[in-house]
Amino acid sequence: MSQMSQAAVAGSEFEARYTIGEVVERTGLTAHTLRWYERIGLLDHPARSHHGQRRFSDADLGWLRFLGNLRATGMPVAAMLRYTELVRAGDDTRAERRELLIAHREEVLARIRDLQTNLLVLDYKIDLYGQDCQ
Amino acid sequence: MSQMSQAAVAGSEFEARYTIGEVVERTGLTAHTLRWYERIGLLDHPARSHHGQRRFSDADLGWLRFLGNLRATGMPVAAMLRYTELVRAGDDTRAERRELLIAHREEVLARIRDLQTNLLVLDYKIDLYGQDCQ
DNA sequence: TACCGACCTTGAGTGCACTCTAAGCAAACG
DNA sequence: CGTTTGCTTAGAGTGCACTCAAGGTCGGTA
Repeated sequence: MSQMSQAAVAGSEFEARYTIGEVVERTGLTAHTLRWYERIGLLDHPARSHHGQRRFSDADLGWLRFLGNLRATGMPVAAMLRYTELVRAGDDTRAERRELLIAHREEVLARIRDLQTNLLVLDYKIDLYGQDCQ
Repeated sequence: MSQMSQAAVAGSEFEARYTIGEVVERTGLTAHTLRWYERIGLLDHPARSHHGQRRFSDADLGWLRFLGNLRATGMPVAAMLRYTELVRAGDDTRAERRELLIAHREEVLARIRDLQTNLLVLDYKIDLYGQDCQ
């Protein structure tokens, strides 16, 4: 993502406005995780205040929310990193990004089917126990 | 489960017949995992050959397959252990077992909904990328 | 002025679920 | 008889995704 090459103009989505504590509140990610995500390259380095404190932008928040979606679908951090690197590399990588997301989408659908299949065994067992309780 | 208190009568489901390698093939679990499951108490100690090698029964296999179902639905090993202890404690715990499985079932359903919700964001992104490719 | 809270960093620690190592035994095989 | 294969154990190691400790700065507050 190229938001950090944009000047942090007041009122724009790139304006540095949020402290790390505020981002914790808005994303549910911990400060530890935010710093870790930055260190490993999942997140561009956010702006800093004059004494070195991070200031995140609306664009950063949006990106973190999207990362949260990916995490919630079980995407490993390594795959999230690959996706991030594609975004960073620019618009030429849209097709590759799409492919990566499609592949992951298939995995999520397979995961859902797997959960549903195994849930049937659970349902059977619950039913078995329920019969004797009646 | 009380299968180990049954005599290993030939032809019964408790007959010790399978080596650990055969169980690996039939369950997909590794020999390491099988020994670990035994050590932590998820699996009763299987019978042993005269030189100390494990011999598993059809009942053991069935139990391991059920554990595999639970794992596949994301049940933590600790919860599997609680369920195992209830089974070991006897028929009086059927209601508790049922409750544990029902609670887990709710978690699995919530997980599926969560995956589906987050998948919508992925779908939206894939669609966005797809529009530009046309 | 002293204290508190929110932040900073690097490197180490944690929880979870396995997974492997090293040294050994026994049966089968050539 | 030597080698190979499948197995044994206790304890350590691994991968993953965080999470924390320790020592620090700075602004706000009493």
